[in-house]
Amino acid sequence: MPPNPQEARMINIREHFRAFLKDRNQRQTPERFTILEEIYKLNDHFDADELYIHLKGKGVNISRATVYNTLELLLASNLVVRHQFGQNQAKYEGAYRYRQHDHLICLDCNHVLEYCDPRIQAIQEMVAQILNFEITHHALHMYGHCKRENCEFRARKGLAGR
Amino acid sequence: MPPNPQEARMINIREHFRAFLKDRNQRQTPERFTILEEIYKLNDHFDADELYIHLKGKGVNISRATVYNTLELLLASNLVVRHQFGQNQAKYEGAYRYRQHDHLICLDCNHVLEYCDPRIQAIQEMVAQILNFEITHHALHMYGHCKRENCEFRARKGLAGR
DNA sequence: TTACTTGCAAATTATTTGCAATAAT
DNA sequence: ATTATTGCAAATAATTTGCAAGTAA
Repeated sequence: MPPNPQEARMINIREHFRAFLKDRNQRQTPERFTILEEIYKLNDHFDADELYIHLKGKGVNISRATVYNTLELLLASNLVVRHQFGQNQAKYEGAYRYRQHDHLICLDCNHVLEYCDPRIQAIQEMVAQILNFEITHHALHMYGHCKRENCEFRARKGLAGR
Repeated sequence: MPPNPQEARMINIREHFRAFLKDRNQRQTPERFTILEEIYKLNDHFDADELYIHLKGKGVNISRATVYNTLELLLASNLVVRHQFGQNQAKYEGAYRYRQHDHLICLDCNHVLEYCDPRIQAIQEMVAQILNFEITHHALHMYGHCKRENCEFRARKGLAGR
C-alpha cells in the first residue's frame, strides 16, 4: 500500500535534513532525527524546554544541550524557524515549505494564532525603498486577549466564556 | 528669560513621573530622576546595561538593580516603552507623547530606524475581527542591512559604502 | 580509527531578589 | 520615626560551553 501524504511529507523532510547534514559533513545521529521527528509531530509552536520535557515524557533520553544544538542545525537548514514573542524564551515551529505568516499572541494563555496579509509585503517593500534599507525578513506580532473558552485569562477572571 | 522648548518638555516629563510616583506612594528619589533625565537626553534606543554603563561613564553611581527597578516604574508610567528586537536584551526608548511607530533593525550594526504606515492599523483591526481576538498592541520589526557608511557590515566586508 | 557528538556539569548572559544600610516622607 | 529604596552580592532563567566518554563514518 502507498504511504499516506503525512508520511510521504515526513520522508521528504528527513531527506532534506539528511542532505543538509551530509553537505556540511555533520553526522546523522539518531538524536538529531528523533528531534526532527518530534517537532513535526508536535505541529505547533514550542520552546526549547517544552521540547526537552516532551521528549523526556516519551522516555527519550536526550540532553538539553543536544536539543539546543539540534535546533541550531534545524534553523540553519530552514526546517525550523525561531520567533521571539515575549522577553523570555524563543519559540520555534517546523517550517518545511514555510509560507510567510505572522502571529497573534494571547497575553493570558500564550496561545499563538497565525494569519497572513499581503499588504505587509507591500509595506515592507515601500519602507525598504524610502529608508534605503535591504530588508531580509520581518516579524509582525499582535498581542492581546484571545476568546478561547479555556483561556487562562477567563479562568483567572472568572469570566464565563465572555 | 523663558525656558527653551526642550527644557519645557523635560519639565512636563519630570512632572508626569512625579505625579505617577506620588499617586502610587512611591518615593521621589534622586536616582529615579537622574535615570529619567538621562534616558531623555540619550534620545535613542538603548538597553538596560548600556544605560548603566552610560551613567557610570558620567560618574553617576547607580546600581544595575536600581536601573532595572526604575525602568519598570518608567514602563508603568508610560514614560518608556520596551522592545524585544533580538533574542537577547530588551531595548527601551523614551515615550513621552509616544506615537505608534515600528522599527527597522540592522542585523550588522544594530542600528534602529523608525517608520510608520497607517495600513498596519487597518490590518490589525481586520485581523482582530476575523480571528475574534482583542488586540492591545502590535510590534512590526523589519530586519536587514542598513546602508550607513559606518555600518559594521560594510566595515567587515570591506564594501566601501556600497 | 578518527574526530564529530553526546551528556553532564559548570559557565555565561540578562535580569531579579534578599538583606542590611540609607534616606525620603 | 517609619518604611520604601538603595547597593551589593547571591539567585534565577535561558542558553551555551568544556570535556571525557561514546559513536558515526
